[in-house]
Amino acid sequence: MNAFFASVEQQANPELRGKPIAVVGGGGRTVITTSSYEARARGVKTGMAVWEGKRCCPELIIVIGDNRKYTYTSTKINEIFRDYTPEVEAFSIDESWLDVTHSLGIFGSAETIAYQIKARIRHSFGITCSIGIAPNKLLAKLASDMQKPDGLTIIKPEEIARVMERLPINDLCGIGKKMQRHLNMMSIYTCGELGRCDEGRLTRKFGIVGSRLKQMGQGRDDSPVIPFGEEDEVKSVGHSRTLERDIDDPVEIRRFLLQLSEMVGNRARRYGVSGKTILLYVRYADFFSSWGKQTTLKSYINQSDEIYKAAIGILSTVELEQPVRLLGVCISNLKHQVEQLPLFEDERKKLFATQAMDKINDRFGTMAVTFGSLIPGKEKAGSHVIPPSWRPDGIKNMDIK
DNA sequence: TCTGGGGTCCTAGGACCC
DNA sequence: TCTGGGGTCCTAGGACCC
Repeated sequence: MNAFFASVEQQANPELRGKPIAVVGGGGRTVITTSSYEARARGVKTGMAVWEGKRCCPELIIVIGDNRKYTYTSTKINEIFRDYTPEVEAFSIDESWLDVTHSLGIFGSAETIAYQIKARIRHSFGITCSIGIAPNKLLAKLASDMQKPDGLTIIKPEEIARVMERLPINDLCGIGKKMQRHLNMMSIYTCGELGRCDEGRLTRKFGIVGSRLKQMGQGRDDSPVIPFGEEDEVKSVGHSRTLERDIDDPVEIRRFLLQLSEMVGNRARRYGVSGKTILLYVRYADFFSSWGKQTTLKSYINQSDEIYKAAIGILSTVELEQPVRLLGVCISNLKHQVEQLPLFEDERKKLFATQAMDKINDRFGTMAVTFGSLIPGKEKAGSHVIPPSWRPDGIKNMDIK
C-alpha cells in the first residue's frame, strides 16, 4: 500500500484528503510513522520528530494513529489477495507476496491479476498500492518499489540481468546501511558488481551470508511464499515504551515494568504461548547508551506477575547509571501452552482472575481492568508500588467470591 | 523541541556435559 | 601432570526489515 496509515486516515476523514498529514503515535516523544504524499513532497519523512516535520511543512496536520483501522483494512485487503491464490504471505501490515503461478490458468496473467487487485483495493478502501511482478520474491519486492504511488512494474526473466547491472545494492531488501558500507569498501556498488564478485571473497568476509549476497546481486531468490497458517511460530513477544519524561525513581520504574509485563503477558496468553527467557531492556536519558539483560528461568511462564518478577530480578542485578528514557520487556524461548488447571486452589484462582481480566481487556480495551498499583494518581498519595503478590494480612482466610 | 515500536536472524564466546 | 572433540544451551550484541 502507498502511505498506508496516512491513506487510511485520509479516506476515513475527507477533510484530510489532498492535505499534508502525518500519522504519529500517542504521547509526547513520538515520531512520524507515515506521512501523506502531500507531506512527503514538502520533505516530511518517516522517523522525523513531530517538530521536525512541522519545520519542513508548517501546515502539516498531525493525526494520532489508530491501529484498529489499519489492522482491519490490512486483513480485508489480504482477503482480496486470497481470491486469487491461497499462497499469500504477509510481509508486514501493508505488504504481501502472492505466488500466482498456479492461478494463471484461471485469471490469464499476473498482470491481469494485478490490475484487478488494484481496482478492488481502490474501490473498496479508496487507497492505492504499488505492485511488482517478477519471478521471485526478491525481485517482486524490488519491482514494487520502483513506481510509487499507484505503480505496476514487471521484471521479466530475460530482463533481470539488465535491471540488476546498474542497480545500487542498497535497493535490495536485506542490504542496509552497514552492509552497503562494507560492500562499498570492497568496491562493490551495483548489483551487477555484487553478482559477479568471487563467492569465496564474500563468504570469507560475511560467512554464510556471503553466498546469499552473490545470489541477490544476480537477482536470484528461491525462498517460497509461505501462506497464512504455515509461518513459523512466533519466537518472541515484547513491548517497549519511551517514557513521557526521563525517570530515575525506582518506584516509577517498577510501576512501568509492571505495566509492560502485563502487556506482554496479555499478548502471550492471547497467542497461547509461554516462555522461559525474559529480557529487560533499558535506554538511558542520553539516548545512545542502552543495554538489554536476559535471564532464563527453570519453567515456562506467561502470567504478568511472574514476568514482572523476572524483570525486577534482572533490574536488581544492575546499578542504573542515568535516568531512564525507555523501558522494554520481552519474553522468548517460547512454547505452546498446554491448557491445564493448576493443582493448588490459590493458583487456580489466580488463573481464573487472569482469564477474566484478559477477557474484559480484549473486549473493552487494554488496561480497562488492571492492577491497582497502575491506577493513575496512586503514587501521588505517597504510596509505593504494591507488588501484585502482595495481600493484606489475613486476606487469605477471607472467602472472596 | 531531538530521535517509536514491533519483530527476525546471525555471530561470538562461555558454561557445561559426555 | 596434561590432555581432545563433539554437542547443547545460554547471554550479549549487531544488522536488518516494516
